[in-house]
Amino acid sequence: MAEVPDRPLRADARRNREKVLRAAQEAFAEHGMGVPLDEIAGRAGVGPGTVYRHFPTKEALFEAVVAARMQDLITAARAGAHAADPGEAFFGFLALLADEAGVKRDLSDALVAPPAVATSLRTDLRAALEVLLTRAQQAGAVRDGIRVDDLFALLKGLMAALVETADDARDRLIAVVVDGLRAPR
Amino acid sequence: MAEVPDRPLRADARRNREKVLRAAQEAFAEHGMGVPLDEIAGRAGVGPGTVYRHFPTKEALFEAVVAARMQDLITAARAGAHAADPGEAFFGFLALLADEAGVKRDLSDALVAPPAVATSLRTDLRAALEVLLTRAQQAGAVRDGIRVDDLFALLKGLMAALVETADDARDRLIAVVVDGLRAPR
DNA sequence: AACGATACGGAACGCACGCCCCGGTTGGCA
DNA sequence: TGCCAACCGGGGCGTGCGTTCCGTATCGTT
Repeated sequence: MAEVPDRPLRADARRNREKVLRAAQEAFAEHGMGVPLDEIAGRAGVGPGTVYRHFPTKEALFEAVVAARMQDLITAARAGAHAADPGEAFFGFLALLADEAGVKRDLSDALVAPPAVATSLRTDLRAALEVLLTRAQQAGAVRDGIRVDDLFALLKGLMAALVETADDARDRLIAVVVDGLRAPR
Repeated sequence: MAEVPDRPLRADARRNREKVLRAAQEAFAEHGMGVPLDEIAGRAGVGPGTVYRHFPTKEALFEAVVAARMQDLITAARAGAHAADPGEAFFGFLALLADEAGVKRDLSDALVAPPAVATSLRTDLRAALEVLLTRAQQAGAVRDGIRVDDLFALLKGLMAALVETADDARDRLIAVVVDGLRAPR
């Protein structure tokens, strides 16, 4: 996915690319995908033109920033695919996701964004989540009837709820959703 | 809130005002507050200038559209304030809200919008919700520890989750949140 | 040291949108 | 019917933002 250039980048180009990525990471995390690109360029101490030399579009930059974190989530989800306690694995993943989302707006934007953004990443995450969910359901830890798409919608909502919410309230909100997902007694 | 003009409106003005309101209602319900004002004007068969003759700002138009529905919610919430079964009243209100929100984007936008929008309506809704929530908690139908602000955040999230979600999935999502709100055990 | 390729910066463009203005039109009253 | 105020329409302004262009600076090689 990440193309390796035919010839190595010039030293300053490589440096600037890094600066842009770092600045974008901060800016996206704080304000979501809505940040003006000029602000990102400004934080990086670079002109807008330079940003576009490295990333063809704002969306591409966003994906580049989110990709790593998204990949981490996917890895975490896959890691739980064979856990001894499927319920724990499932809810542990939820907690992880919620933790990230509470502070980083970019991640929640990545899930809420139009389907064209980060498509392959979302597909992978979906697949990994499906395993987690199915196993948790078979183990009786999560109620039946819930589908992966339901889960995505739920996560989308949870993200929206967590954005700009006080830390102490976050745990309560997460608890509500988690307990709602548990199999009825 | 809605000023009654010193002198009655001219016939065509009155007619156009109605047309604008109807068009705005449709447009806001479909696409949320993000619709271009020109589109609303277009649907109403009217120029943008005419819209601004009747509503000083786009926000004002939005509030005018949402006010009625919001008022209904507030009324419904207040109606449940003395219900025999506080739990039923609380969850019934939630169902009502979710029903509206699933189809009408405007309502959810009204809750998610910056606090400056529809402030007094939100304050009233908040107050009415507080009664519902507290009584439901005292009756043991809703878990303790949940605050009104938590509820608002939760509703905000639920709205986000319900937007652009298939009808059959909606019930499942609502069920998750509702069961999560129920008192444990 | 010098030259060509590479990359930089920021001014400028196009577009979308909220909002305003003004020449023309229409409704209601005498 | 004729007049005046009220009202309409849409062109236009200002702004913010994504994206592009190009003259200039910098790198890396000979």
